[in-house]
Amino acid sequence: MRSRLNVYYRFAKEVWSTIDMTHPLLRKLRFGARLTTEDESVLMSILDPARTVSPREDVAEEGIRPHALPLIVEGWACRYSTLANGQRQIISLFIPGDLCEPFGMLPRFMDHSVATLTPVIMSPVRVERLKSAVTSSPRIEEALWWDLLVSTAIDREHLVSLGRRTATERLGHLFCELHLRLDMVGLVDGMGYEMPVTQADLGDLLGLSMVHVNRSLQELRRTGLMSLRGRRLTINDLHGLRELSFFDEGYLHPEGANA
Amino acid sequence: MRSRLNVYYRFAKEVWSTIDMTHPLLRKLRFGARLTTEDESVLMSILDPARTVSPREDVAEEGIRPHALPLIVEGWACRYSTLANGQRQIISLFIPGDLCEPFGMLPRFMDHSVATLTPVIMSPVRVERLKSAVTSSPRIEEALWWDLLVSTAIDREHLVSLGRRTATERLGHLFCELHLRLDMVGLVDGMGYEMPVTQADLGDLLGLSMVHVNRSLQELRRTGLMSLRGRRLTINDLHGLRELSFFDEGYLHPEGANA
DNA sequence: CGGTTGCTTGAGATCCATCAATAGGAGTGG
DNA sequence: CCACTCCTATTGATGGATCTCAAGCAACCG
Repeated sequence: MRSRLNVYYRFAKEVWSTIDMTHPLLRKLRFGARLTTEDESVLMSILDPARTVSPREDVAEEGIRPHALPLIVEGWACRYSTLANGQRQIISLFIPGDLCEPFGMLPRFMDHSVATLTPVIMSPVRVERLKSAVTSSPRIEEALWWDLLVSTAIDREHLVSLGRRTATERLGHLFCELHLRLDMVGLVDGMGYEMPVTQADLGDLLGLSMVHVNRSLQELRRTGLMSLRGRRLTINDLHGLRELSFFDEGYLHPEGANA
Repeated sequence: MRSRLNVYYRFAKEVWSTIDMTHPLLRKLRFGARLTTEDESVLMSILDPARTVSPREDVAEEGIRPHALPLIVEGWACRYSTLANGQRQIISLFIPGDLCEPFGMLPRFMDHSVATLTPVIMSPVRVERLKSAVTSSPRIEEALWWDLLVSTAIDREHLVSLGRRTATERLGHLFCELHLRLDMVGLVDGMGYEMPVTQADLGDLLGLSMVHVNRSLQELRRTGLMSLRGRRLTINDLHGLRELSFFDEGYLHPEGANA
């Protein structure tokens, strides 16, 4: 069954109509700019060889000097930070196609850490190569700025959730957002998707205790709008879930940066 | 009395030793790159004429198509977002020297709003001019990427506060951060500074109710580490306040991006 | 099988929100 | 100079959302 989000198919439909092995980075960036075939092969050529990382492993630790941006090809990862009292806060969630650091700004040392949540296949991208790709094509530049725009907007909306949404609203909002993001890279089937994040990690992501995550998920299940069973998330009423959690897709800028 | 944060004086001390009318943007960017006199006049030349904005006025409303980045010269402003149920969350706080949007990524429409908190003098910067300044000098490019790095790190640390810090910790952390940021642009005298944000706005910033902000401020006052009276914030024990609120200055990258 | 990891449930405590009222201070007009 | 208003800060009382502690259960895996 095809997803209903036809608005996103503008640039990508000719590819999506067949089985598609396109790299998730390209899938996503096609929403940000009208990449040519040439642009896409440039982007593919600058990736370092993919490597596999086990679940719950640090990809970049706080304090180190990073040399390349981790790009997720398969699996889920996160950016997190740990307080002096041991509490962990997950700042961003990364899915296939995501660059784990903003392109163009590698600091002298990491002020946070990046870790995998599931088994992950990732290709590091060296900054110099990314920057030369940017200068080689205005469409690549546009696409990468769009990606940066969207990922900062995602973080901001996350901040709004922590500040002003209740536990069930936070969960509902997260699942609405993931529905769109995963759909962009072809990982939604029907109205559901694989959601391999544990309840403890959801707690660290949403600023809640694991116990409360569990109870709030039960409450969401009781509303009938959605349910999370095992690693499978099912949305029964997308519109209702969006209303419940004050979700407005605008911040994901599906129209492209300068469209 | 000079501030104690001598680490920051590396690039700027020749200027700070005299009364200094330097534009706050330059003051701040000097921490990010070794700007030449030429670079600084390029930066000054791309600013549109300054204009005055009243307190509590929107500078850029959600939904509009922005054409220039607001740059704060004097006064305080914020980025905020409003939920469908009317709740407001302040996402970022802007002080003199701050660009209210990341350089390089102007979207088709604003997914949030920018508003003043006090009377503000601001100079809009048009994106084309900023981009041409970036290509004209690698030091300007470095400085602006550093600024973007720092401002996203500030937002992330804010997110950590909302997720994992208690009310008093959030307030303490905010005041430690502001102490550093204001010091960079010369707005700290002794161990205190002017802090014109109302308690209601602090609530919207930190995800708390106004009442609880008030009580938590009283608790901080009782600790003796700091106090907020009128519009004046006084820090009596910076080290203690940092410990209390798990503040680690690393995320503000005072060493520059590529130092 | 025993160990591990993730999920679930109950009970009690805590942090923080809400509601409601009061007080102070700055500006304004008479 | 006073009366008035608005905005901000303060205080008390109560309830609710969420946390912590603690225990049990289910699935998986070597």
